Amino acid sequence: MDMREQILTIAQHLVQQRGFNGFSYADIAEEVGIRKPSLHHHFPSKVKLGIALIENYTSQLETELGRISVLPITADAKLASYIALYRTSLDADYICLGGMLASDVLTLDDSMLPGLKRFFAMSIEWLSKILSEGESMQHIKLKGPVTDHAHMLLSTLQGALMIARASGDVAAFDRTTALILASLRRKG
Amino acid sequence: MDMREQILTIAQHLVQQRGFNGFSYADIAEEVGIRKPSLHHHFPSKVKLGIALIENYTSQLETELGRISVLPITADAKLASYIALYRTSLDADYICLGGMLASDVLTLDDSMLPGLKRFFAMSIEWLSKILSEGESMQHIKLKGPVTDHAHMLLSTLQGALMIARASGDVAAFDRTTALILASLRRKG
DNA sequence: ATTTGACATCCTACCAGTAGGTAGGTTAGA
DNA sequence: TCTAACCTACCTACTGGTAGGATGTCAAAT
Repeated sequence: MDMREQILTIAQHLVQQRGFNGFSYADIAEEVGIRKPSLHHHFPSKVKLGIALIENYTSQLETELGRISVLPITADAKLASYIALYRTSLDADYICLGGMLASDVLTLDDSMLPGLKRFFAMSIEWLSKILSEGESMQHIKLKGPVTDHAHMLLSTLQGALMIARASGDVAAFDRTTALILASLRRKG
Repeated sequence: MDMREQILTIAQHLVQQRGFNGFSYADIAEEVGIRKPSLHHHFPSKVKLGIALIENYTSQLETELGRISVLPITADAKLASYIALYRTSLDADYICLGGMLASDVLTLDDSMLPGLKRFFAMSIEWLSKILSEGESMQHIKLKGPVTDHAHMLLSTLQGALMIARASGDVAAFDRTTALILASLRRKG
């Protein structure tokens, strides 16, 4: 892993734990083992780093979602796999980078917003695709537009991550996500 | 409104918009019209201000929820009123103070955590009460424990606030909350 | 084969601006 | 005369960022 990737990984974790205003270049430098000004060689400004972070996170997730998409399992099992992705990172107190940046949105530079919107659009799109698939295979039953359900699913997931971490109650995340999956299997 | 209250109001709005690490005493001072060091007369430290903020917000909400509780309307209409509270503040780009602090939780002083947990516990308790009421009056039908549904409702609400603001799409908030209310009225 | 130059990657030293906070004094009202 | 509520002046630590130099690598010119 080259330095640029190392920086991105460390910075991503810092954002996921502390938010975009909750860490500094000094924090990254210490963890990655180079001096603070050297970071500017790889990312000339914190804003540019932020943009790269979103891009990187989005494409990482996109890859994993692609993998899940083609698995020979039912749509609701695919949704469970999607949830499991976030569940794993929750063990290390990481919540979704997109959700974290969404909280900080009013303090972010405008140049970061398009990437952030694309992240959410991508998530909604994937969820909608899986929900449609589940509907046509009769594994999922929904009332109303699929995209509305995708929005609800994403909202619940993001909120559950936040609340579970703040309450120190990861079991609550499991119960909430189990409940929403169960509701999709029946009548939605 | 005395100065202490004014400070609390301004600071609350700053937290709701920008997070606890997204504003400074200087920001408050400018908006409230006194000098920065004078703030320390009212709140000796930012942490103490934070604690007061949570306490204040919790009791404000508690009052409004108490008002809703006694209205002569069905349980699902009470939930709609609860959601409307947050919907109103979303118009000014304010999201829930509890949700905002939950995002920042790993950067907060330990002394702020009990208050934050109490906020969520109070919300869950109220939602559970209303859901039970709706169940016994047959306006709401749930599968599984009421508190699980309360958690899910709160998660969805918090997530929907975040995402709606970040995407600049308040209509999405309306659709998501309408969907969750509709699902409670039928089979949950 | 060797020198040269260009570029990448890192460094030390430094900067202005801002963070939260303190010291100590003034003013006004009970 | 005490106290609440404010002020100016100031402090240290940290913020993101810059300037300019050292080192290494690698390819083209000699």
